[in-house]
Amino acid sequence: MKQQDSRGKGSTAYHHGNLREALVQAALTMIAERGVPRFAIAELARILGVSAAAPSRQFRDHDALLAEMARRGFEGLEAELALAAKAATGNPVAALEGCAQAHLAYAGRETAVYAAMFDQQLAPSVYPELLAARDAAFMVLRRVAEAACNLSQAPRRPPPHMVALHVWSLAHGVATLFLDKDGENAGRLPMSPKELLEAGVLVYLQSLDLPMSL
Amino acid sequence: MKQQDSRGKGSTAYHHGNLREALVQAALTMIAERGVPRFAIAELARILGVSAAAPSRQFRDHDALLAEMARRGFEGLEAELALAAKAATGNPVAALEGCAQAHLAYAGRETAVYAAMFDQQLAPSVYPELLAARDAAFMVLRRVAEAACNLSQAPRRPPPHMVALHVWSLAHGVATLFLDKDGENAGRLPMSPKELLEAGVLVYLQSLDLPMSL
DNA sequence: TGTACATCAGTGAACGCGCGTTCACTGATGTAC
DNA sequence: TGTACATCAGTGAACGCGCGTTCACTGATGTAC
Repeated sequence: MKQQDSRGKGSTAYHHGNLREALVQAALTMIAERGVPRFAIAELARILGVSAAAPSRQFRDHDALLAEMARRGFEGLEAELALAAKAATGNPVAALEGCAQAHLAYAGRETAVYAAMFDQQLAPSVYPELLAARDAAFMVLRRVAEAACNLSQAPRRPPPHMVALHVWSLAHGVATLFLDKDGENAGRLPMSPKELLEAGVLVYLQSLDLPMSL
Repeated sequence: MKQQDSRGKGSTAYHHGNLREALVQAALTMIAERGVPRFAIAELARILGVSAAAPSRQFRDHDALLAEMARRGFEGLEAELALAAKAATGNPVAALEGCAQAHLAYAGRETAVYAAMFDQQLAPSVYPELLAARDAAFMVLRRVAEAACNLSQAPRRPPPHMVALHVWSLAHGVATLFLDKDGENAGRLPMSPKELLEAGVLVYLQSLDLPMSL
């Protein structure tokens, strides 16, 4: 089933080689140019100089390829979040801020992948690996929230899962609303999306009454 | 140009009548069923028992129809927000909470329209009426935020525009992440999307140090 | 009130296009003995 | 080490389909006089 994955990770040839990898890359390029996670498998095949029937050996259909891209996207996001969390160990406010910023930065940098990750068309339950990758990325944020909540001096400590969901939602909301391709929406803001998110998380966290607030 | 709009609002006949209205309705039905704001104009024409060439007299292309749906969607959202704001006049916290909940409820009820409203494919600048409708809806929230900020007893008063953007972003984030068609994502939450958003706004507003906090 | 005319929403047949899918095939790679 | 065979990624030609677009047309509605 997954023999390709473990085989030639470094190889770049695809004519007789890792077509699977080439398909993912070509699809990413295509949706990066279009700004919409739509692509035709036949067009990818044409670009790669491969017959139209070839891709079906690698991916069952369009959605399967999209899911694979999304899965990798969540792995990438997880890595970024982990990095941000590590950089601010011991300072929960800074760590949550860092995660939120990492999320936004990732969405801005990897526009194509990010669009695939949160594409509404894709039913997550059909692709368990996708679901698992998403959960893994979220869990990084959740652990950071847990550390923060443990230090909270607020009268009633908020549940960490909820805090993580709020940060996740806010970051995603800002990203989808204001990180459009041409910056049209961002241009109409009184501040950058980055600053907007930073301020939002900061205001939110004030209520948690955490020590060392930056 | 827009004579149809002002003419037979109540009429339902379309064979010789308001095809424009029928197209919008049929498209809404279609994307409601599919959960994705994609539709083929040819298919709409077939459903309506009209020739494939007919729709082009009403809408230049697919995107123009999508934009019209989105525009109406923002008008609908504006109305809901205004209603929620009015219901809680004098109590800024309740008003902001009400707006956030109205936003979420609208997204949940009008799934198809909501998807059209925030479709990434649509360049807002190409459709000024769409942009205007969106701004009008946001302005309702902004005015509520303004009233709230005026009452804030926090050491440094937050800018109302920013507060409105935060609430807007959080509501949109929760809506897009957890209001998927089959409730798959919502089912994995420790609380309902409604409660999640309510708590999020509440925590956020605590920092603003407003009177009458529910 | 009636006639002549302009407008314009919708017709229906035709077109080229790109898509996904099929199917018997080929030929390189890997394995059994 | 060498031979025979199985596997399977990719071929290439063919297919049916639905899409968007065109174009001369028709016929109902509205308006000028």
